[in-house]
Amino acid sequence: MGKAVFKDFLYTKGLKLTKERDEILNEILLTRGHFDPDKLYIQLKNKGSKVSRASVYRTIPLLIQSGILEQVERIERHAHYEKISDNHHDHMICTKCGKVIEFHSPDLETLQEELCLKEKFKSIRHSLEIFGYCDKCNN
Amino acid sequence: MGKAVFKDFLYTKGLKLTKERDEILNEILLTRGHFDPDKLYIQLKNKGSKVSRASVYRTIPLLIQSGILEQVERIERHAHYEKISDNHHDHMICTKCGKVIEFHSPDLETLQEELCLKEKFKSIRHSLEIFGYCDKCNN
DNA sequence: TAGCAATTGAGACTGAATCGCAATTTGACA
DNA sequence: TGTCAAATTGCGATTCAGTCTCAATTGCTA
Repeated sequence: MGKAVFKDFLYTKGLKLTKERDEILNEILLTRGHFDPDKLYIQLKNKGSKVSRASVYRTIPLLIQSGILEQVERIERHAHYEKISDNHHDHMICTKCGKVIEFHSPDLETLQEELCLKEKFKSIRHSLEIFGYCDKCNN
Repeated sequence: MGKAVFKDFLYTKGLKLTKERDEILNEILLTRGHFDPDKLYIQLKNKGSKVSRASVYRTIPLLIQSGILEQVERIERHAHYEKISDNHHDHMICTKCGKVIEFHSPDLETLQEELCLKEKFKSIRHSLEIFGYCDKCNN
């Protein structure tokens, strides 16, 4: 389970397993579903932990690197905008060179609508980003 | 084109078409592709405009409401995390109450893979977020 | 158990975005 | 065309999430 993985990760990177990191991981293992760093910090505080906000923020990237956490939705900060046109599209983003491929698939849109219907969800807009490697970078 | 739409929108809302709003819209109509509010503000400054940053930030929501702009992807500033599990899922996010519905569709995944293949894109992970209203909030 | 690199907490700092408010501008109406 | 309330502006202060600095502390290896 998570703890051994993290310990291994730290070891191979020459990093240390401090009690702060341990507390943070424990708390994360206890929580179910999404969380954000600040809430996590408050939770720890309330339980009497002495870990600092900085440590929480510093530990999260390590947990991601070690494969225990993943990043989910992003908060709407530092927004980008675009003029509305009739060509909605989604994005494939190369994590190596940053290339952005715009694509559009009516089938995909239809399928999404069906899924929303099933969940009784009234969809307004969506954002699909596929991360990976573009043709050039994938070799 | 955009200007008339915006004027109409302002009129029906009892809002005023100020020269600042006009300048901002003009600049947006000139720019191609994505932009962010701060860059837009700098652009205007450089052209000798006197509009304030606040006005730029205040005008953008109006342009969105009037259907001229849309918000596109957000830059990597993550606020939410999740433990990695073997059940990948996507999200429907209610923009009213914040509820998050997790869902998974193998068809969707397959379709995405096909699209990537077509673009010669090696997909690693993806993030699909559908924004709208949940059952409760949609009435 | 000594030594030193890694880590910590506190608080200053950052950058995007928002807010409060006095001064200014708009536009409907006379 | 002038008046005037309501809307809007710019400024600077503020918020908010997240990052950084640095002296003090701690984990780990020998």
